[in-house]
Amino acid sequence: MELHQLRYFVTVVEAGGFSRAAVRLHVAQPSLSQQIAKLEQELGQPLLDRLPRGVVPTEAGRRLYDRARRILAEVADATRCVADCRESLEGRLVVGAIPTIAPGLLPRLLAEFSEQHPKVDVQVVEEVTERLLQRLDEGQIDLALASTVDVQTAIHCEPLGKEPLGLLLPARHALARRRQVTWTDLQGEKALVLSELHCLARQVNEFCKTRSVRWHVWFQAAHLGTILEMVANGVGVSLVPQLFAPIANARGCRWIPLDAPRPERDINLLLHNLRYRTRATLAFAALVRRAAQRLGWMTEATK
Amino acid sequence: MELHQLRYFVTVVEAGGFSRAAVRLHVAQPSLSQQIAKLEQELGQPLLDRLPRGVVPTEAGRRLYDRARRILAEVADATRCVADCRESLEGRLVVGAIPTIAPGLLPRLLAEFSEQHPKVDVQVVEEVTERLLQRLDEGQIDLALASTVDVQTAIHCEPLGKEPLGLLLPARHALARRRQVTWTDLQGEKALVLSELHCLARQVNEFCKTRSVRWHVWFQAAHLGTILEMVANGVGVSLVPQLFAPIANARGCRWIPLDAPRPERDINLLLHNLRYRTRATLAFAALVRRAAQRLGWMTEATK
DNA sequence: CAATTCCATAGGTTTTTCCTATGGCAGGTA
DNA sequence: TACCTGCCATAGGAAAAACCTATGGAATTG
Repeated sequence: MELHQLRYFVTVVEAGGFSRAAVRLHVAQPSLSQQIAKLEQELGQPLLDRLPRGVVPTEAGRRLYDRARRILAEVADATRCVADCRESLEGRLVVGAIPTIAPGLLPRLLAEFSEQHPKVDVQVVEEVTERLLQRLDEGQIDLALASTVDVQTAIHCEPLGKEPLGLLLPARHALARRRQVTWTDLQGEKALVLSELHCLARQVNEFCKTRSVRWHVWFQAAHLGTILEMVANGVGVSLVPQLFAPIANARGCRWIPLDAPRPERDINLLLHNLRYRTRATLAFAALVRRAAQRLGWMTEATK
Repeated sequence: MELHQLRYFVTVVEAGGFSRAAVRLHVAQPSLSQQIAKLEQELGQPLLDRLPRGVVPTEAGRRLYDRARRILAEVADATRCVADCRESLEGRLVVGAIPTIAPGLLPRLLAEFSEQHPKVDVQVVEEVTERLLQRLDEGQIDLALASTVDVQTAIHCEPLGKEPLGLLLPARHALARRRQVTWTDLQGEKALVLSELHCLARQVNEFCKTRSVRWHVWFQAAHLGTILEMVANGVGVSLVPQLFAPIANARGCRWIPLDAPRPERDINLLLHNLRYRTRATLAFAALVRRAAQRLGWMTEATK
C-alpha cells in the first residue's frame, strides 16, 4: 500500500467515478484503474462497486475511506510540523472566519500580521461556521474565528469575549444622531436581515424574540455588504456587529449601540486539538487575543 | 512523500544507521540513502545528522519520526480493519500475556479458541507488562492479559477480577497435606522469588511486607518454571498464582490456598482504544471473560 | 599506518507507473 | 432495433522510479 494509492482511492470515492477522479488528479483514467486494482488485490477484496454510471464504495471501501482520509490528513500534518522547525517564520497560514467577522476584523489583523511576518503566505477562507469546522477538521485551515459553535471533541474552542450588536441606520435617519437607542425605538422599523445560513441571523432573531420586538422583515440578504448598501439607500435598518461600525460610517450609514440589555454575540477562536500548530498559527492566535482585548470583548467572566 | 519512505526512515532511525537498517529491510544501503535524500529534499531540510558512527535524527527528524510511526500504525490498522470484513473469521490474532499468566491460562484458551475458529492464526507474545503495553500501543498485539497496570489513556483496561495466590510446596513438605495454610506458617520458610521484572514479584513483596512475614530469600528466578523445579526438588517454597496449581501438581508440588486475608492479584484485559478490533479479537476477549467467570475471578465488586 | 566502518555517488538494470489506443457494457435516444 | 454516449477494463509501449553493484571519501580503531 502506498500513499498515492490512498489519494487516488479517496478521490475516486469522492468523485463517484474513475473518469471524474482522473480529471481532478491530472492523471489518465487507466492509471487509476490500475492502482485501485492493485490496492484491491493487496487487500484481497473489492473496494468499489462498479455501476454503469460510476462507482460506489463497498463495505470494505467505506472502512478504508475513513481511515485513508485520516492517514492523509496526518501526512499533511507531519509535513507542516517538519516544515515549521526551520528558523524563520515562513510558510502558509490559512485563516478561516465567518462572513460576519471577516470583513470587519481580518483586514487589520492581516495587515499587522503580514508586517510582523512578511514571509508567511496568509490565505483567508470565509465560510459559515459549519463549513469552517469541517475544513478545520480536514486540516485545510489552521485556525478559525466564529461565533457560537457546537463544540466537537477534536476542536479547541477558546472564548475571546462578547462583541456588542447595534443598530445600523442611514445617516439621515431620525435616530442617527442619538448616542444610544433603546429596544422600543426599534419597534416597527423596516428591518433587513441576513439569510439564516449565518449564525448572526439566528442570534438577531433570538434577541428580537426575547425582547418582543416586532419589525417588518423586508429583505433577506446573503451578505452584510448588501444590507449595508440597502440601509445606506434608506430601504430599512438592521442589527449588526460593532465590527461593522467603521465600514458603515464610510458608506453613509451610522452604527448606534443599543441600551441595556445590550445584545452581544460570542466570539470564539477555533483550533484543532490533534493537529500540529505551526508557529505562524500560534503567532496569529496571539495577535487575535490581543485584538480581542483591545476591542474590549473580554468581559470580567471570560478574562 | 510515500509510505515506503516513511518505513525506511523509521527503520533507519531505530537502527541508528543506514547500513544496519538496510539489513533489516532487505534492501541495499544505497537505496536507503537515495530514498531518505529524496524525503529530505521534499521536506526542505535534513532529517538525519550523519555522524561517523551512524546517524541521529535532527529536530525535524524527531518530529517526523513520531508522526511517521503513528501513520504507519494507522495504515496497519486500516489493513486489519478492511481484512476483517470478509465473511468468515480468519486472519491473524496476536495475544499478549505476562509470563505469570501465560502458561497457566493460555493453553486452555488457545485450544478452545482454535477449535471454534480454526482459520484464525493465533500467535502468543509473552512479555512483562511494560513491554506488552508498548507493543499494544504499536499495534503489534491485538489484546493482552496482565495484572496491575499503569493505565495509559489510549489503553482500555478491563478488570477480569482477582486471582488468589497460594503457597507452592514440595509434595513431601510438612504443610502439603493441609487444605489451607496461614500467614504465620510462612514465617521462616526458605523462599524462592521471581525477578523484580515481574509484577508478581513486586506484589508478593508487598504482601509479605504488610503481613510482616520475613522469609529467607534464597534464589531470584527469571521464570516461574524454574521456581517450580526448585520447589519440587525441595530447595524452598514460593507464593504463586492459583493458575499454577495444576502445573504444580503435575511436577510433584502442591499449591495450598492461604487463610484470610487471602492474597490476590488483579487480572486485567487490555485492548487499545484507538485501534480497530477485529472480530477475532472480540471473540477472544469474550472467551477470556467467560474463563474469568468460570475461574471465579469475578468478585461482587467487579461483576 | 593499515584496516574497518559507514555513508554518498555513479552507472546500469529492473520494476513500477503512466499514457495512448481500444474494446466491452449498460443506458438512453432516434 | 439501431445508434449514440458515458464509463471502466485491458493491452502495449514509453517514462519514471526504485534498486543494485561497484567505488570513493571521511572518520575511527587497532
